[in-house]
Amino acid sequence: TKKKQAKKAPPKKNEAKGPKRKKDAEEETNGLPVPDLGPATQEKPGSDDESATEKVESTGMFKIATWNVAGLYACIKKGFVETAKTLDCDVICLQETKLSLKKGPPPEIRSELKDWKYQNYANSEGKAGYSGTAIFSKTKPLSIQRGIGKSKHDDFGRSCTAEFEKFYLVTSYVPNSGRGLVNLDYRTKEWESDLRNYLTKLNKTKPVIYCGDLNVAHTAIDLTNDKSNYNKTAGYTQAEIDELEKLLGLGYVDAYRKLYPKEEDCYTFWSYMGGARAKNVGWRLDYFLMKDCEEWVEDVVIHSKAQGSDHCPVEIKLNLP
Amino acid sequence: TKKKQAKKAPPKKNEAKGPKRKKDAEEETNGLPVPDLGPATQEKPGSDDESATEKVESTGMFKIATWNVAGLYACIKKGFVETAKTLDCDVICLQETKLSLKKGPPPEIRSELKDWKYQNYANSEGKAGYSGTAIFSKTKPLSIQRGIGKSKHDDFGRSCTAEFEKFYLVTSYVPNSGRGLVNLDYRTKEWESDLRNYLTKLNKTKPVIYCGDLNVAHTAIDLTNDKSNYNKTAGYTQAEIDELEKLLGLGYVDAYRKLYPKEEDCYTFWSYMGGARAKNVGWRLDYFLMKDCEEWVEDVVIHSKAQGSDHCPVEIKLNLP
DNA sequence: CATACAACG
DNA sequence: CGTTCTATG
Repeated sequence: TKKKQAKKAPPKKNEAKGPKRKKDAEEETNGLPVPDLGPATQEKPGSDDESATEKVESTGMFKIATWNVAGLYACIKKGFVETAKTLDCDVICLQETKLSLKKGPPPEIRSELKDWKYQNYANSEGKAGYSGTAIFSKTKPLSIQRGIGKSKHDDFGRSCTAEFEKFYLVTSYVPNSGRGLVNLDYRTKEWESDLRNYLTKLNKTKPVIYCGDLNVAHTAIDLTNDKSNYNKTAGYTQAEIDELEKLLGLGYVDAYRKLYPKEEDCYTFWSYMGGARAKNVGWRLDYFLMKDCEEWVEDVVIHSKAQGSDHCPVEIKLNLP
Repeated sequence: TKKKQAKKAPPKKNEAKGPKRKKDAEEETNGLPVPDLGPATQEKPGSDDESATEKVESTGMFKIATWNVAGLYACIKKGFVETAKTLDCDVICLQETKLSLKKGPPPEIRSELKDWKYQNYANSEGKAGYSGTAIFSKTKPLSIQRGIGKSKHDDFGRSCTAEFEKFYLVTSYVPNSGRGLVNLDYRTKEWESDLRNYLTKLNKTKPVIYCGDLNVAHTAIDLTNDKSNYNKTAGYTQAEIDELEKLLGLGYVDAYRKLYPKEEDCYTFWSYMGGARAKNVGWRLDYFLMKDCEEWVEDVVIHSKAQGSDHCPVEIKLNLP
């Protein structure tokens, strides 16, 4: 369905290495070339000369992974590359990359994950080594986006987006409400509504897949200690649950829970503290929410054995129409 | 020469564990009992019930080590305990312990270095995990002292003192003049004169041994790259050298250099950067300076193979009269 | 329990 | 190059 299009100019490789200024479009690639992709603006490049050998989004199987890596540098040391290759998804969405603009992405990402040549990073400019999201794709997105259009969130790289032919893919690292719920108001009263508005805007033109660390357990079966945490611990307060339900009320479908409505012990996060993971004392915080494309879902797999982070990867298998 | 003296009260063990307030005398022991030793004030306790089995300072061989450990917790992991036991000195002086009041000393110090039962810690209250000195002694000091009497220095635990029968032992972590020599003025114009005045005060009653990381290479043979560092790098500026020479002018004798006046490549510090230690690109920064007791020195040994820090231990062998 | 940065050397 | 702290989770 894509047409070949002659290139007007050779692709510019961004080879600068030093720290760069804010608000410079090129800077946001963190020294990584994003082949033929514009920066944060919406751009719809045609396919380039390499398109003959490129995997393009088409009909049939399409797999997406989401993984809060809790620091991409650390996760790399613990086998990120191998896990990513084993999952072999078309697209990998990451949260809490904790990449700083200064250091940029780990070199292994470029040297060993060449198949995922389209890489969209949203890093935290507001606080180095904090938060941060990324999308790696084998398929060339029609456009990419960093942020959701409000600097209060975007300055920390909480979201990024890739537009594909049939859907938008948005990944977020939802603000943690914090110890003592100090950020609960920011998260529920500012972030959540801004995020919903952003998704709604995208959804005007096509289906939306929203994934990532949503930092909330939906119901009692989504965490081990529901009673002791309810309204006490970040991630399981009614205010946070309410915001997730607003999203569900808009028609977003929790893909995993739809397929496995009663499944227990299906966690995606285990605290590092107290040997929680060995005891499977966990939380389901990482989701795929489907809007207008629920019927594409073939399966959702929680890769609970995959190491490298306090979260595990979650994979969705789609059958694109 | 010591007289037994009946104890008036059982020794109070300081067993508190939590963080404590400033200016509380007990606090400065960091939770460690300093058996029968008063806090920072001069106190001359007699021997106690354990004195029969105690090693006491007497005539003959007495060995002292000085070692900038560059973080006692880290050094412990790299073999501090074994090295300390192997050196088997009567007294061990440490610099850059980097102990915080909150964490206190590593438990291994108490559990595995029981022979050195008298432990005097001067920790940094001004900046957690910074600077800090300590003296561990098998022999019971007549008194101990933290600091040199000026809070601008003492708040960082730069010095501590143990008084023995025949001499005072003072150890310091001399302020590093810093990159770009930003602290050169503080170090040369404030610290050095205050320190000299302190030593002079002590020396009114007995000989003084001043040791530690003096953060200066005296002459060209005391560092590998003398020309490129002279007046550029902290530790080899004329201003710093001048201050050391003022001390020598007062009669303090550089024990190592006195014995080995022409010895080259006798370094006690090698930067972690650039593999300096493997190439023996180093500095002699750690000294024993003897005032009125130069004749006690039998030998000074630079234990350049001892690992665990970017400095190595230096040992002095005394023959006490 | 673990990651990242900053400060300091 | 390496240690420590702090913020954050």
